[in-house]
Amino acid sequence: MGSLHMPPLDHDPLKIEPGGELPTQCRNCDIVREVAFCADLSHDEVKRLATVRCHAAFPASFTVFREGDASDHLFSISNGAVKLYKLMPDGRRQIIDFLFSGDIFGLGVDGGYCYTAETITPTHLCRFTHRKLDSLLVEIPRLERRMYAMAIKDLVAAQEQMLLLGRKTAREKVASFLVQLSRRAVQTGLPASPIALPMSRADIADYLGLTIETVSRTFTQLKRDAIIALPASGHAVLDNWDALRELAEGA
Amino acid sequence: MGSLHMPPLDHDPLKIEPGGELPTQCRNCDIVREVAFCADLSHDEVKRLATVRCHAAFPASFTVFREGDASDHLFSISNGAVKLYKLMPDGRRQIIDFLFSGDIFGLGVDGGYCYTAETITPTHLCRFTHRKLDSLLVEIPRLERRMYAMAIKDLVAAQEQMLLLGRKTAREKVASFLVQLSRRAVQTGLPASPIALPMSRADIADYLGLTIETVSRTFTQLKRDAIIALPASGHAVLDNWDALRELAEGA
DNA sequence: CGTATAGTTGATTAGTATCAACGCTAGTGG
DNA sequence: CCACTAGCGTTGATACTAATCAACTATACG
Repeated sequence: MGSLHMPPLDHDPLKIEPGGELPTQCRNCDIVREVAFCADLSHDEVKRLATVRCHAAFPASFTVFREGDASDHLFSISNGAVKLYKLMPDGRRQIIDFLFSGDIFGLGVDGGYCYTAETITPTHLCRFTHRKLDSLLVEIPRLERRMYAMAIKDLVAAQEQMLLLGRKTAREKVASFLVQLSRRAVQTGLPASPIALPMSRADIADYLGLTIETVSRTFTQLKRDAIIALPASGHAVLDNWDALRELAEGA
Repeated sequence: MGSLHMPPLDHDPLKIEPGGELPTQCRNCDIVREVAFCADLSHDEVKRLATVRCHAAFPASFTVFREGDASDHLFSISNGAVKLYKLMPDGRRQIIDFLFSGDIFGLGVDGGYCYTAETITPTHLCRFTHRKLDSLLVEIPRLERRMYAMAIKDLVAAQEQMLLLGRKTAREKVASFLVQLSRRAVQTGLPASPIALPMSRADIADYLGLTIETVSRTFTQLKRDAIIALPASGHAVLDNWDALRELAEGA
């Protein structure tokens, strides 16, 4: 798992497509601007931002950075999926968040990233150095406002996840997870119901504070109760939205 | 618990001491400036900030605001202790954070606070309206930077708490909690070892995702192992710091 | 001094983890 | 094209941690 066991790439993925003009280099930015941190910026500002940007493609299961690495860069997902996680010395793992198109990560404290970032699927990222970004903040005050808003959004989500981890049952956790993915899909213009589950059972387990066996059993249970269906690996159909939502909220 | 069952106060606590000159009105601000969000500001800037401030005293177990209330204000603790929590419909509770002198809360999303804030001890708070604060952000860019930094700090803490809630054992959770309180005490100039535990066992349990019985048993266990001592109610002595830290980290 | 509340301890249960086996799918090489 | 293999997911049996239920003790309060 991760870059340790990966064959060396024939190129450094971070070096692909150095920053340049926006329209040709970062086509996806237009698509994801609503959710990305470049939302609310004028065309000129986005162009200015593009000058400090670097676009790169990563394969699946690629470690972008590790917890403790110097936090030089801020990343924005053009498309693909990324997981952020923390590890304990004995290997226990907690996934902090699953990220998709338009999400940013690497928001930082000085002194190193506080989680590891690994791609789930093949992923395209925009990379910004914190140093250059900081100097841009003076030019574009709205960018600072935007980064603050993204940090608050992450904070609110983290607090909701604390409630899930500390107080919800396995069934409620899995239901919450599916509701969350569905809402996220709707926000990005995708349908609410057949949702993509690009992550493994192990990832879901480490996100919900469960084991893979419990996650698997809970999915089976929800299928038996006709609340969901899992027609193909990597996809879920939410057949009974109301039941799922009520379960998630613990009503 | 909370304002619902409290006799009505003989005055509105929020109306005490309306904003005015700093030195007389907010003596504690000088003490807590290192950690508070007014750190890094010039004397003039702090004075400017003081004009939009309102100081107020609250009794113990007082609900400052509830989850879902309109998020009009940002609060800063002059002295005292506050807990933030989320509730599920059936009463299950997750405490998001314990806050002390210099901490701020009410960082907000539009559309309401996403947790309830309740005092633990009698507490003095500074209150700022988000509206007035927003207009100040234009005047004092450093203030925005400061609020961003506080949000990031909270985010990092929340992520660490997710690891605790999702993957640590009861013993590790309690050890982590004590280590956390001790480090926080040191940051505010207090000794690392006899630490104050102003919150109830129920609060600790709801913070760590445990029951009061398990918290109590775990304390007893740590006492038997000579790692801590609980001489008086509300105080803990950390007799074996290394053992406690190793437990907390799961090594 | 009596009552109410918080905290501790014990007995039992329940929910999830652990251990183990098996099936499915996808990729590999003959 | 098909058997072989590896990894992922599912299911079953059992163990264990923490929750629940219950009783008791200590502390604070009127």
